[in-house]
Amino acid sequence: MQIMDKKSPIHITISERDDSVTITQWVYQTLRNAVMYGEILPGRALTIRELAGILDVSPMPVREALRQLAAENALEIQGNRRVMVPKMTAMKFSELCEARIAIESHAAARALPYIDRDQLSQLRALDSLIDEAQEEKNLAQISTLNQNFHRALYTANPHQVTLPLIESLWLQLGPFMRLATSQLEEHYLVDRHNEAMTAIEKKDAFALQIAIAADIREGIAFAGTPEMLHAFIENAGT
Amino acid sequence: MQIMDKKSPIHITISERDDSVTITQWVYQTLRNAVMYGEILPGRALTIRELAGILDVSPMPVREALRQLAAENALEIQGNRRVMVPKMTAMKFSELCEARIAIESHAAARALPYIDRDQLSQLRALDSLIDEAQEEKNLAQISTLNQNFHRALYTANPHQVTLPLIESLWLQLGPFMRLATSQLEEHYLVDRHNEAMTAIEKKDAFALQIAIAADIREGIAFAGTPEMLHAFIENAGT
DNA sequence: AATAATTGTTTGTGATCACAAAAGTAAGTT
DNA sequence: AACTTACTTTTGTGATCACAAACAATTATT
Repeated sequence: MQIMDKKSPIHITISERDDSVTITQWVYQTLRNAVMYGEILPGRALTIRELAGILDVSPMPVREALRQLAAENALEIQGNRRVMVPKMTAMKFSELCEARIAIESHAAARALPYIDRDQLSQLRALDSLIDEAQEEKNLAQISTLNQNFHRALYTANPHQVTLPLIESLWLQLGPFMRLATSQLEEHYLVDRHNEAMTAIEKKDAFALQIAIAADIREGIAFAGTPEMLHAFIENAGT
Repeated sequence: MQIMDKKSPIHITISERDDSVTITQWVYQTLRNAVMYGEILPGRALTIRELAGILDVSPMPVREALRQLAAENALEIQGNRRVMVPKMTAMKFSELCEARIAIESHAAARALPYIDRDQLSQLRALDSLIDEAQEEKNLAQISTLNQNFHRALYTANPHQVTLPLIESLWLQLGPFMRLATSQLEEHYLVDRHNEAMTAIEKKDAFALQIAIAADIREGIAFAGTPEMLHAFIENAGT
């Protein structure tokens, strides 16, 4: 079997496969990361057999992973049964950001009563890690740690129901955030986590919501000016 | 092959299969409805082969449908790889309701600017249908129409991103709403849709959010007093 | 009789095959 | 040259099989 490259070649970062997880799970994580990091261009048709060839697995696990990612809105199944990373528009991007703000500020407020000393120190640790990464201007690291910070905050609520929804939004925004930030040379990022931390310590739900909303908004702004984002998003994947 | 009934027997309402949809899609819809209408008890282990036998299809489409439903949080895959309808707790139920209010009121406000004359009349039609169903005390009909009303409202926004998340929440609450309402004999339901309609006509986003939030809250209250819900939810599936 | 070891069964996972629909390609027509 | 038509290839879907892990039941052991 020869290498197929019907359209643009796909490069997917492949990590070590752990025998403790099923092949389907590994494929799922691999493809999820590929989507999240913008390694797959929006609109590029993904076929089961091609991915199976790239990942060196049988078509079956790929099939299952694709269906799962589609159910999480990370991929889109068209009427023709073609699977692809959904194309983005400026309006949709905006809606995703607003949805993030609405849901995450709600999740933060709902988690607040459950934050005890241990979780507070865990958040503090993540906060200082972010500060370090910021000095080193390590973009990928900042993004990852930022996500971890948010996740840690929301999961303090033991009766968690919003995190899967939030992760779905991250997954949909991910590729375009990464693509956009990779185009920039200078990054301005005000650290709103400190504000969030003090709000948490004071158990001030409203202040926490403000801080989270600001953090998300500036995380977007961090990806560029609205004009840049607009121009970039609409042209992604062409 | 004999009838299996390892535990409690499962009765799933089976609809006609349309040849224009794939078997997987049909199985997905059938199982989704079964979950939504509380036909599958929480905690009951679902096996691929058993469902395949019940639905008279091969295991493959069931496999895919189960994975998709699990990705939508309608089903839960345990560590043991066992699949089941997630068990509910009063706290989780409460979190789901609060999440509904937060997200749906946001979705409503975001949809408001896009509602034109056609959509308004469509909403009005649904509203009067609900009024009719309410006089006939047709519970199932009311629930379905109520969902259609909310869906119609949110989908007015052409850059829709929240509906899949909202549907996921409906799916998680569905079984317990149905189970709870089926226990009641008397139902009190104030129609908040009229309030929503006037808010829409006035393009008053804040009033609309209030109306939607109230509608959701009373839809829950409609399912019984908090004590009843609590007692019922915790015992469901035993 | 209670617990541990063993055997038999069921189950999810993954691989492979068959097939119809879709997409791509080449030849033929206007 | 633009479009249609016929043919070839590719692709998703679904069925079936093999296998190891999980589960259930039975037997053996203390």
